[in-house]
Order: sequence, then C-alpha cells, then structure tokens
Amino acid sequence: MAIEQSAPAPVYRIGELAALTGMSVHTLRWYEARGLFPADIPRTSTGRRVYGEQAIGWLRLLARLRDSGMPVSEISKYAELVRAGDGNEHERVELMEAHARSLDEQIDRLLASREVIRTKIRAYRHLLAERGIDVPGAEAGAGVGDGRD
Amino acid sequence: MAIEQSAPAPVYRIGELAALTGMSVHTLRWYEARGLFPADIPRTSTGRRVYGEQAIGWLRLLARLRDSGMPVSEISKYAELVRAGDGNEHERVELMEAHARSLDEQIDRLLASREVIRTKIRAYRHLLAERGIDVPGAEAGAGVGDGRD
DNA sequence: GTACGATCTCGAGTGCGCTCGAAGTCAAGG
DNA sequence: CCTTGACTTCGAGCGCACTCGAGATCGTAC
Repeated sequence: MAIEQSAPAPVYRIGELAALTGMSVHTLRWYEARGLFPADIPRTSTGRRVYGEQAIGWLRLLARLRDSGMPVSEISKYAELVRAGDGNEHERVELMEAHARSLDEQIDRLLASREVIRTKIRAYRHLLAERGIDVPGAEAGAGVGDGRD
Repeated sequence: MAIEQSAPAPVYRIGELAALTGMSVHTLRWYEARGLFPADIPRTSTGRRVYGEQAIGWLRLLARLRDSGMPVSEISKYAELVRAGDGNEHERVELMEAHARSLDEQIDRLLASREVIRTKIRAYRHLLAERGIDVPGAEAGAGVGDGRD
C-alpha cells in the first residue's frame, strides 16, 4: 500500500483563527501563555504560530468554560491533563463535574434572582396601572416594596 | 387621639448591618460612596451611620442585582431614581426590564454551556466504562472529543 | 528594493468590584 | 482616667481577565 496523500489539512494563522473564533489575537497569545492550550502550537520556521482545525473545537469549548465562569487557572489545569495524555480521564471528568455543579448553582441563583426582579416589575406595573386608571397624575404612591425602592 | 408612641424602630450600626447582610463594613461604606443607597444614611451626632430596618430589604435586593450581574453603575442609576421620589416609576421599571432580559440571556447561555459540559462528561464516562469493561488498563484512547480534549 | 500589513515578544495599562491599612474619634466598662 | 473595640475618612492595593503599545521581523505585491 502506498502512503495516502491526504488533502492538505486546513491550517490557520493567528489572525484567521481570531476571526473564526471571535477572540482577539492578543487573547489567543495570552491564552497560550497561560497554558490554556492542550498542546504546543507549532510554528513556522520564522516563528509564526500555525493552528490546526482542532484548535477551533478546543476554543469553542474554552469559550463555553470561560463564559460559564470557569477561571482561567482551572481551564489551565484541564488543558494540562489533556496535554499529559491518556490515563487521567478520571481527573478530567471530576474537574468537569465540579464545574457542572457550579453551573447548577449559578443557574439556580439566576432563576431565583429573576423571580425577585419579575416580582418587582409586577409590583411597579400594578402601581402604574392603578395610577393610570384611578388618579392620573396623582402622587400618593404607597411604595412598591416596603419602602423607597 | 394621642400621638401613638410606637415601639422604637430597630436601628442598626454599620457593624450590625454587615453581620446581618453578610457584607463587610468596608463594602457598605463603599456602596454608599458609589451612590447605591436610595436615601442618605442618617448619622449620630458624632458621625456614626445609623441604618433603619428598610436598609436590610434594600441590601437584599442589591445583593440580587449584583449577584445577577447588574453593574454597580446601573444599580446607582436605579437608586438615584428611587431617591428622586415618585413619578419616575416608568424609568425604574424599564431599567428592571432591561435587567430581566439580561438575566434571560445569561440563563440561556448557562443552560447551553451546561449541556456542552454534560455531553463532555457523558463522553468521558462512556470512555471510562469501555476501558473498565473491555480492556482494564488499556491505553488505546480514541479521544473523547474530536482531538485531545 | 521598498512599502505595508501581519506577525512576533514583552511589559505596562485598564476596568471592575471590592479590600485593606493608616491614623484618628468615640462610647462604654473597670 | 484609661483601655478597648467599633467607628470615621481617605487613599492605596489587589485579583482577574484581558487589552494595548512599542519596537522588531517577516512575506508578499509592486
């Protein structure tokens, strides 16, 4: 069997990757310096970074982790585990499970906050409706909450 | 009718309020300086802050707003509206509605992120189960994602 | 060869939300 | 009277996650 000549794997320069991921080139370099990549970024002979297709998938995950509040230091730990190779999947999954729990908490808190806000809005709407119907322009407000708020 | 002698309204010093709300005294003073209170905090003759019962309710709301990502500058605007008194309820409710929309977005994003994380976890679990059952200790990992992650 | 745009490294700057410390005043107990 | 601890103001410092800028180099187009 001859060695298969596969189609040239698409490769990106840092500017292209930035455009594709919505991150700035500064950020990409900063992430790399912080150890957020699971593998060394290869360079051209003159030192320019060369990213493979998988970089996009990784950065998508990375963006999700960041966006959901995982600190850079934690993502770095995860990247380090991936970099270390097979055999530490248990640690990786534990890290992700911890983050999933953090997400559950965040979501619960936001839902609770949303209820508080919605209640506030309902109270204001009620007040405005009363005013609009009863005494347009009246200034008797009994307050929406328990005081001035 | 004689003027009713109501029970002395409970009043708090900054340290007590801090203990009751879980905020630090530093933070309470900082919030005040940033205009996050809807009314001036009265002082004793010698300059110590004196908080009324409503401060607790306000700070509870404040904590919800902060916790759900409303910037201090925005809370300050809201407090200013409340301070300005009756007549601007429409602006207040608009501000709150804008925040409610921001909350909806945050929640949506977090739910989506949680799904990504859960999928990742499921994939790892699957991998570990296969390993555990098929070839305990084997190192053939085909990768959980599309690459090293 | 020269211009120009993308890339490189490195270090400094930014914005947010606190957090801390210094130096002084005040209130109550012993 | 003296100590102790809670309070005061004011300004500086911190942690996080970028973000920017300077100054150099690279590579393609003319």
